[in-house]
Amino acid sequence: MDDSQKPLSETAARILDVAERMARQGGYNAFSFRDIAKEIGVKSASIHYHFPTKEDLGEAMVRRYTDRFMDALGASDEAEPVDMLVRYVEVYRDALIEQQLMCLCGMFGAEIAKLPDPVSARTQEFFQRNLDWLDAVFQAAGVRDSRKKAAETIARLEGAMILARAMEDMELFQRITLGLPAESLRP
Amino acid sequence: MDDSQKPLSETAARILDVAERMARQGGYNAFSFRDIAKEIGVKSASIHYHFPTKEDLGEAMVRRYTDRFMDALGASDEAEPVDMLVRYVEVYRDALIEQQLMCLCGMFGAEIAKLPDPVSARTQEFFQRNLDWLDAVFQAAGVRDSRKKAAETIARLEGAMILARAMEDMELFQRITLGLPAESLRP
DNA sequence: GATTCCCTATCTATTGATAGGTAGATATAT
DNA sequence: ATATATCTACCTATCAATAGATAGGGAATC
Repeated sequence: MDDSQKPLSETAARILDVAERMARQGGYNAFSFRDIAKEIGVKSASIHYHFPTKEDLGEAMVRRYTDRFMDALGASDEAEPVDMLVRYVEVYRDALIEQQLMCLCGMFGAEIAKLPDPVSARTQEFFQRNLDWLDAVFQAAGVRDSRKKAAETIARLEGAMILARAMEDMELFQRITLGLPAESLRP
Repeated sequence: MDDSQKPLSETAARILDVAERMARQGGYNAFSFRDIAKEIGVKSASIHYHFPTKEDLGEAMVRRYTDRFMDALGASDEAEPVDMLVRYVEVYRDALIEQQLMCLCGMFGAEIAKLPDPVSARTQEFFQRNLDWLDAVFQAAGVRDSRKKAAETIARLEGAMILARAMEDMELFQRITLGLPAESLRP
């Protein structure tokens, strides 16, 4: 059966917390059973109890990340389009500036050619749900190329995260994304 | 002394070719001395002869990638700004569509927190040179926020590569970037 | 008594790296 | 011109560290 929806035990949640932070710093190869175990104070075999294989762990990680991300966005029609776009940028900014981490799926998106199938499929799902959400927002704003605008928006934000981190200049992210809501809505 | 400029032996060049392709598929951990050696038909110890450590190999890789990239761009004042921007997009498109690979420095940019210092420094250098090049183009076009536009352009292109690869839809890259030269030059 | 959650112990494969040797080319000294 | 030395570019063999994974056991909970 698919027990991927069942509520996580506390340990499983802590495993995902640590693994996600590691993955968001260095990618899929940057988290290991041993390092996670060491940090949360158990043995690596115990990680396998909660997540039998690394694939399973990676998949659960992307799944949880995506769900939380969409939760933070809320419904695409909760407010005026421009305010929804502001919120969209804020969710990215929070990930980069507050958490000081890369977007998990931006990271995995870059590595997608070498990820196990279940993980790459979930990564693709993240972007699909983001595209759908943004598409709805742009449609509500009466934008013609809503699908194209949605893709442009994601690209700009993921790219801005990479560039800001690479240049060690988080202010750069702000400069790239500050005008985004207004710009992408103008005719 | 710094012998990083001396012309590469044929084997060293083949090592970099293979390592670069692997890195552009899966990141810094996706190329190993053994895998490279196997593919070019030597032993892994011979790779160490040409590049003593993985750091050295990674640094040489980014260095060569950056030089070739800037060569492909040419001088920033070779043609009209709009044509230079068209060329800029084409260099990225070629990397993604023709070579079917991620941008090496987009990949390393995402992983930058976990890269050896010399490699992350060279990655930063790539983006710095790109920013300078684009800044000059936008300045020549009389754009006010030339620095901001330069960063936006890079972000959009790197992000477009990731998104297109993640969605397995290379046409998506075209849709995101096609109007870029014109859009970024309009007041 | 079954389930949950963690343990010890161990396995194989892979990683980057090093020591030491060799064949052939090139350079230098006599 | 010949002998000697050096350099280049590989090799074999091996190392310790780390990777993901598994078998089997023990204590607590339901």
